[in-house]
Amino acid sequence: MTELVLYNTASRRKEVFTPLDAQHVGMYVCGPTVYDLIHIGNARPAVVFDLLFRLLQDCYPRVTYARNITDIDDKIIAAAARAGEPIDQFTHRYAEEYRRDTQALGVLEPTLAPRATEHIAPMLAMIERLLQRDHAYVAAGHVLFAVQSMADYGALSGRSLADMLDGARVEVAPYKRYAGDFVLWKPSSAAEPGWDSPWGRGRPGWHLECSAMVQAHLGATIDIHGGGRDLIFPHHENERAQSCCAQDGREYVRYWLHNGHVNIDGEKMAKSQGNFRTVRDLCAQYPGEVIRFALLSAQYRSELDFSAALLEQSKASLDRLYGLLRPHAELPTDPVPAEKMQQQPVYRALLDDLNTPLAIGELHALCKSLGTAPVAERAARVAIIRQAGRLLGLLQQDPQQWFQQARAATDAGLDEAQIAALLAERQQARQAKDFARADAIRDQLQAQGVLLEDARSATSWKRA
RNA sequence: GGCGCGGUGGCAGAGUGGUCAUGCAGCGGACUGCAACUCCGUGUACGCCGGUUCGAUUCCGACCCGCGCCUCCA
Repeated sequence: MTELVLYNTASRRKEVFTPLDAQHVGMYVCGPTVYDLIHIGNARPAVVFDLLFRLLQDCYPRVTYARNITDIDDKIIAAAARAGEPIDQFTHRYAEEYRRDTQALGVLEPTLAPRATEHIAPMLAMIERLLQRDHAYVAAGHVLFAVQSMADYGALSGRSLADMLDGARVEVAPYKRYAGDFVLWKPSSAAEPGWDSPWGRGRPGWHLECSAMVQAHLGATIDIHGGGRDLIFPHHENERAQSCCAQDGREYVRYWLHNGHVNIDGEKMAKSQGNFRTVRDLCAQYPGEVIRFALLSAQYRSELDFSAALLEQSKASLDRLYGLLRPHAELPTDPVPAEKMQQQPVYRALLDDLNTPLAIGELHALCKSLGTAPVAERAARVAIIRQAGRLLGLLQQDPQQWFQQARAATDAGLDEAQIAALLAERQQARQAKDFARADAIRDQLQAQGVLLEDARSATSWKRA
């Protein structure tokens, strides 16, 4: 079988992916903290790891993909209070918004979407184990993880304790034994949500939920753990510390994957900078497939500059691909045998650490070849294109539908019947050689976002 | 201060020690009543300076520039 190669943050190099169990791959990805609509930066890992999920499912008999929902956290508490909404209702509402936005981008439902608040018991159990093993201590109502108790703390992010504290910009809480120690459990006031524990009523620290949920749903050691680059430190470093120490040094994650960030017009995108773009807004302007294409137009580890130009180019590229596919849309397509599929350049590109720009280039080559390929070959190529497109979550629409779908922002209100009527009138004018009238109709339609394409037999149209 | 990443043609973006990325845009042509679509053709691109080499955008070193992380963050 052809090999899947993935860049492992832990080793800082590409490695051949070999799952612990060739029959069953386990993957966990850090999902949303549900307190607001997601922005395009949040969408990137959702799309990137959705692609990996699809690819793994294609390569292995069984894949369990868990993407958590963080539904307890200080930002949530504050936002729910601001909204004047019970926290439980608030988080369910935004979890649903997340589902809606990611679905618009063609993201499949993960196998599991565990919620932090439903895993308090395993979290408490993990704290107990860490205390028993002297990796944690109680101080001022908090339970803290003692990073110095772990020999290779910092290995994932490639830093030493001393280096980290050197540039630390946050003041150290007085109850910490060591500045780098982090919270496993913190006390809640009466007004704050909390759960009873041996250390008093409180709530979990940020990192604990992932460790507990991975163990609960995927076991002690998982194949793949993904998330945004910014999570490498401290989040994933601390997750690893908790899990490894709670299970007596057993490996926690075999392949750590991290996606690069999305910038806006060359600037770092951040809520605090006010330059973030929500997926909801973008979807009002472009089909979800265009946004997905834009997110996949760069390799997932590199930064991606999100801009109007990128969206326009993405749309133009999809128009091109669908345009090439259109004359062959009616061809019957049989499933491509796995062996043949895996030999395709487009597939091999994906196997090489999800090289989506290269895969898209290969898709262009395939689509372009349709016109010149022997007729007997064409259906097979369309099948390959469709199947590769399915992995990428692209090119699954009927081309005609793609070109005629209402573009939310440009929908000038012309419905298909009106367009057909104008087309018929223009056709009559053309037959009467009244080209002035014919062109006037064409201009009128164009002004409303409808472009005409005259072919020998008939005239087709598409929305701009 | 520590750790790390990147600079490719107008733009986006792969890749490679020695003929091609690819897409968008541009230009020329074919097709068309004219367009659009499609097709054909078209660009001395690899930050700078050294080194290795028969040959470097690709390897090595220095330099310049940009960026990220160092306990809110996808």
